[in-house]
Amino acid sequence: MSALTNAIDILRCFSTTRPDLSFADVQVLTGKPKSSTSRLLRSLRDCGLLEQDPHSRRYRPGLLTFELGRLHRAHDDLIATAERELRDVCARTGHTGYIAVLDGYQQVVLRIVPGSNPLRVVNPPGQRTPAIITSNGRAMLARLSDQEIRARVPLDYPKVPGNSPQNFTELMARLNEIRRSGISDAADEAIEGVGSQGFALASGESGELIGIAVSYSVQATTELERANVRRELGAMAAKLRRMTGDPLGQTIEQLAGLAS
Amino acid sequence: MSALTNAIDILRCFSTTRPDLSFADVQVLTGKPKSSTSRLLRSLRDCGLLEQDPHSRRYRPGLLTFELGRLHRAHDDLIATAERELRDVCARTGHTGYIAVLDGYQQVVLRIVPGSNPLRVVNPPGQRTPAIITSNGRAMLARLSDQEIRARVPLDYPKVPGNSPQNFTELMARLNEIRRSGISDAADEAIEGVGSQGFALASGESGELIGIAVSYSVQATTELERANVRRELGAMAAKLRRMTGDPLGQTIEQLAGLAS
DNA sequence: CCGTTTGTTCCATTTTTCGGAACGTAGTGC
DNA sequence: GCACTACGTTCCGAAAAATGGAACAAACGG
Repeated sequence: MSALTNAIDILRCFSTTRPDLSFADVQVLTGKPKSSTSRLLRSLRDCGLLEQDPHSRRYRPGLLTFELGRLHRAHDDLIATAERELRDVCARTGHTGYIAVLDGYQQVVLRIVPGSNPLRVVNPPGQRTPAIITSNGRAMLARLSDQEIRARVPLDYPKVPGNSPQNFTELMARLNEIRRSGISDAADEAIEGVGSQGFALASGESGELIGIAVSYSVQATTELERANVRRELGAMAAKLRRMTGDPLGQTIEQLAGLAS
Repeated sequence: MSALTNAIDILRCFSTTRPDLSFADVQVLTGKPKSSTSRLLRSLRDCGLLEQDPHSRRYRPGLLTFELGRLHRAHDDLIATAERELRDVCARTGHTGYIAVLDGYQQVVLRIVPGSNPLRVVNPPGQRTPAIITSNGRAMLARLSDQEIRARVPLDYPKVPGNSPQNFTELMARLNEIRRSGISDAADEAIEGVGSQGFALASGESGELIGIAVSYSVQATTELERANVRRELGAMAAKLRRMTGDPLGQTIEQLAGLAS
């Protein structure tokens, strides 16, 4: 286990629910001896990857991560294109739009398009959620080969909300349904009372895969309205697939071979 | 030189002007042998700090930096407070506001408040600029002790625009002027035709130091308007200094001792 | 003043890293 | 078809760094 690996393990302890950590927190979360934790935290702080609050002595991601994180946005083409289209749809429907990517079996929110409806934005950019309990998460999974999916989902299937697939078999059934229809949906899963519909978009040339979704309050929308969202998404998906050369039908590995 | 140091050296090669790099770019910029570069890039990619475009094979900051960069924003109190006040001033004056921090002898833009005037935002968040050629950069430097300043400015004084201090003596004269007046200004320095005024704000309890500035087109503003900006900034500075317990008059080292 | 919590430093051992050189692998010109 | 070059990866012994247990230090609480 290299020094870099250990450093990354520390960095991965930080999340939206734990934006800053004390020495002890890090030690518990990583399970490393005190001496190693001490040395690593100092290194990470000295190099700018972490900052330490002089008062509370707690650690948080540093200036360098801020700078690099901004640069990550440059990675555009596919995302920017999708975001433009998503803005149109959100403006028309009033709902909130999300763009996310897959990382392991989790999805990470990259962009948000706030809607005009009074549903609060609940997943800020950077938020991680198990892909199996969101509409665009499942949409992305559905684009992978069955063996890739099996490799990503933890062996002991995680505890999920009632409306989500409760085991691997149910998950695969749901993914196959998505593969047929091209659109994925969810209701009352990650968040009580919130529903969403989404689809996955792959880039023909880069092999990237992103999920695009629109979310809304289940109570505050009618069946008719949700059908309209579905139409909008279908149209957006068709348009984006043409624009990006999405080779629908092939799994992502067949294209690029670069598993994340 | 540890593995982490080398990794950081690679990460620091990325910037707004160079958001992605090829293998060769990295090798030239770091001056390391090919084998080391190869191994390190692979490690960084595997751990998520970098991504590699499957097509162009170029590297860019990865998903992990995006996530951590978002978390850096949580580091708020001082910045959020300042941003709120800055928004008010920008709304009243129509100019663009900046909040930045010092890193070595450079400043890094943290927040931008776009104004209503048609001056384009030229420094996106994450942008690095030598602190000696900006108004808030100099304002922050002026809050350090003379020896700290000397330690930060490179020994061979950098080549700077005509209106900026041309050598260390001129710089110190300018900083002393800022120390007297509390407000710093710049015109036609970092960007042709753009002027700005700013000040530095320190937090009494955390010892943090940030720079706050308002920038405008020199041609499109009158002397009277700039005097108004100065009044606005003076008022904002006074208010913020009360709110944050800024111990004006002391250098930052005397407070916290934590040099970045 | 002693026990606890919290974090740092020491140091011998183990593990990585380092970097020169050899080894692929395309692409390019002739 | 063949040398030539640009670009990158893998190998391997020497050298350097990480590791973690234990001693040490500092702050806190009672």
